Order: sequence, then C-alpha cells, then structure tokens
Amino acid sequence: MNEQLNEIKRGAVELLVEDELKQKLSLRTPLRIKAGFDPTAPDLHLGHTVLINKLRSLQQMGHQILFLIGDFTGMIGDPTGKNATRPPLSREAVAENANTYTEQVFKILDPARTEVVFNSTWMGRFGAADLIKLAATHTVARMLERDDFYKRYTSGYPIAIHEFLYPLIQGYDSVALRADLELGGTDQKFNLLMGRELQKHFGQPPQCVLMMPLLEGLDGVNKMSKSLGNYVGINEAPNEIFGKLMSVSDELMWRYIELLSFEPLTIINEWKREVSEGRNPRDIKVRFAREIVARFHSKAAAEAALADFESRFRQGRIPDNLTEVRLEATAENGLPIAQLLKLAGLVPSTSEALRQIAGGGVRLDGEKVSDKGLLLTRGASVVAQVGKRKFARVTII
RNA sequence: GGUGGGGUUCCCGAGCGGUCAAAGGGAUCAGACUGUAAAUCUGACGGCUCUGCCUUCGAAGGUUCGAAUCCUUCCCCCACCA
Repeated sequence: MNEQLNEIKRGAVELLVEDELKQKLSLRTPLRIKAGFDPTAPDLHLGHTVLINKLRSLQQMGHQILFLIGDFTGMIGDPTGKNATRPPLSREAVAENANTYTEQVFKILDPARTEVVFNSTWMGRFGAADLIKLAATHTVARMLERDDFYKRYTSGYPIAIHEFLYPLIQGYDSVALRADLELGGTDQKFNLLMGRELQKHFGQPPQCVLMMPLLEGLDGVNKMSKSLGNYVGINEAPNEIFGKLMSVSDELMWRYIELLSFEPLTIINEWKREVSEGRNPRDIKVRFAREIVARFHSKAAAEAALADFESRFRQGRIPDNLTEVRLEATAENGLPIAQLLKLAGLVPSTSEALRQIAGGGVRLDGEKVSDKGLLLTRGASVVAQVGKRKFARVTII
C-alpha cells in the first residue's frame, strides 16, 4: 500500500490529507476518483495530459475514474482566468465536445474503467432554493480567501456574484459523485477544498485532494494553453509534435520530461548526469520527443518524424510529403508570387508575402526569391517555402 | 442615483485638429548565429490589382479644406460617494 501511495504522490505538488488517503486505500475497495474538465476546450494538449497521466496510473491500480465534463459550470466560466461569462452551450455542442474529449483521452485512459459524467445531470435539477441553500454554506469573507478573488478584490477588478458560485458548484459535484479523491491543477486548490467542505456539510466523508503542477508552455513562461498558442496538441501531426518538442529550451526540457515521460525517475536522473558531463541535450530531447509521438501516434510515426526532422533541419532538405496545391493563374500569363504564397496558405496576406520576400524568407525550389514582381507562368510546378517550416508544392493551372 | 476617469492596431500603452497606418514595450514572423535549442543581433509587423490606393483609433451622426484628436447622441468599463 505504501508503494501505491508513493506512486500516487509521484510528480504531484501536494496531497491532502495523506492520512485520510491511507485510510481509504486500506479498505481495499476501488476509490471513486473525480477530475473535472471544461467543456469548451476539447482540444487536449500536453498540459492536460499531466493530470490524465496521473488518472491513468490510478486506474492501473484498479480505481474508478469519474471523468467529469463541467457543462453546467461551463456557463459560468472558471473565474481563475479573466474569463467572462460564457453563453450556455447547446446540448448538441456539449455532446460533440464530449466525444472529442473522450476520443483523445482514451488514448491514455482505459475506457472500460472510466465513467464520463456531466454535471448538468444533477445541476440541471438544482432549483433556485437549492442554490440559495448552497450559497448559504459559505461567507463572502471565505470566498475572498481564494487568492485570485482576493487579488481582484483588493486591486479593484470586478468580481461578478455568479463567479462565487463556481467553486460552490464544483464542490457540490463532489457531493453528487461521492468522490473519494479529486485531482486538479494547483490553481484549483480552493475549488478542490470546497469539495471537502461541502461533502462534510452534506454528511459525507470528505474527499482527498491531489494537486498536479501546471505545465509551462513552449515559451517557458506562461502555462500551456491553447489561447496563448504555446501548446503541443495531442492530435497534432507527428512531425508537428516532434518539431515543437525539439524547439523547447534545454532548461524547460527537463520539466517536460519529468511531467510527461513515463520513464522512471532513476533513468531521468541518469540523463541529467550525462548532460552535465557534456552529452548534447539534443540527444535527450530526441529521445523524449520520440516517446511522446509514439504515445499519441505510433512507434513507426515517431521514427518517421525523427527521420523527417533530420533530413529537413540538419541537412536542409525539402520534406517528402508536401501538401499539394493547384492554383489557377489570375493574370493572363500566370500568377504573381505574392498571390501564390497567399493562396497556397503559406502566408495570411499578400502584404505579408511581400514582406517575407523583402526579408529573405521565401524560396522556390530551394532558391531564394528576391524579385517581388516574379510571375509564375501557367504550367509551372514549384516547391514554395516560407521560413523553415512552411512548404507547399504548387502547380499553376 | 451623483461625481470623476476611461474605451487606440494581437496585448499593454502613447497620441489629443494636419508631418498618423498611429511612439514605446510585449507577443508574433523572417534573417544571422545554432542543436529548427535558448540567449543575442537585424528587419518586419492593417489590407490590396503595392513607388499608389483602400480600411482602421467603442458605435452612429456632425463641424472642418482636413478628425484617433473638436461637438452631439448612444453603448460599455473603472473609481469614489450614496
């Protein structure tokens, strides 16, 4: 059992309350483990998988995962960010998002041991009177203890009343689910603890709380999020995932490895020692990027991504599997270069295309283009390139 | 309800009748250097049929030869007072 506990704590920031969890584990019945997800961001990225990996590990120990989709709380929008109130999602949209979610999550979790639940199931029946009773369990002062509410309050930023309901409802979800343990990011601490209090209030044994760290995005500064564009999506193409992971800084690489790799810590420490003794961190990064690509695609895809990466960037070759584009000539005798780049989707506007040419970032068949007025004649077929990573094979018809 | 301060290009933030597609910073993109690292340096950073033209400064009107800048109405935000 101690082994199990250590595994549970591995990588986690905090476990509350350890003795209680020991107690629960000693009963040797599967624990009901809750983790909540926002219904509006169905595109999972590696940041989300830190927590999902932990669920997987718990699942492998035989526990029951309650994968909660917060379709009801989604109407509020978690006040942790600066999100404003969101319009409620339609039933169809929720169902669709849920499908997208599970499709991705089941690359990591075992569907047979995962129960997908929606908090609208019980919250939809919750009446105004129930809500008032729920709100009566906590004071404004207690709510203001939450770090981000406190900051906003003291620095004069607005807090809408309904935002106070978010932690309460999330906490009530634990009551409805009779959760034994809830997982969440460190930013969720207040909400997670709210579950404990409300369970006590409703006469249930309080859940334990396991907090996982937030993964930094590719910029190494902000947390990984889709809106900041610093993420690695698990549905991205093998080459994309591979390339993005390779572009991570050496320092950040270790963080990624610790939180995302399934390698035992002893191996990771061994790598660290080797690097400090002069081994190129690149090698480790390659090893890690392959592991992740293999996890979400396949081993073969990982090898292919590595090969592509090597030929493309170390040897400067043009990749094999280019997107093919056929474009119609617009002028009588052909297509101006700027329009070609835009129509091929390599740049967002012709203005940008012209800038890129001026900046020396455009190549046709590997040759740098300097003539902004270049006209590609009908019938021509070229490999157009903008920067190091955007390519397309273009044929003018 | 009252008083005051605001809404500027992806974000922050200058500008307060012409020299404004709008300072500066951040983000981003490209180039150099590399291990497509990072850091650093250089350049770009509304759109187009691109030495010119068109559209942007909360919205709609108006004044003016000319408005992001002045006036009117409206919408939204913030602070303080009640």
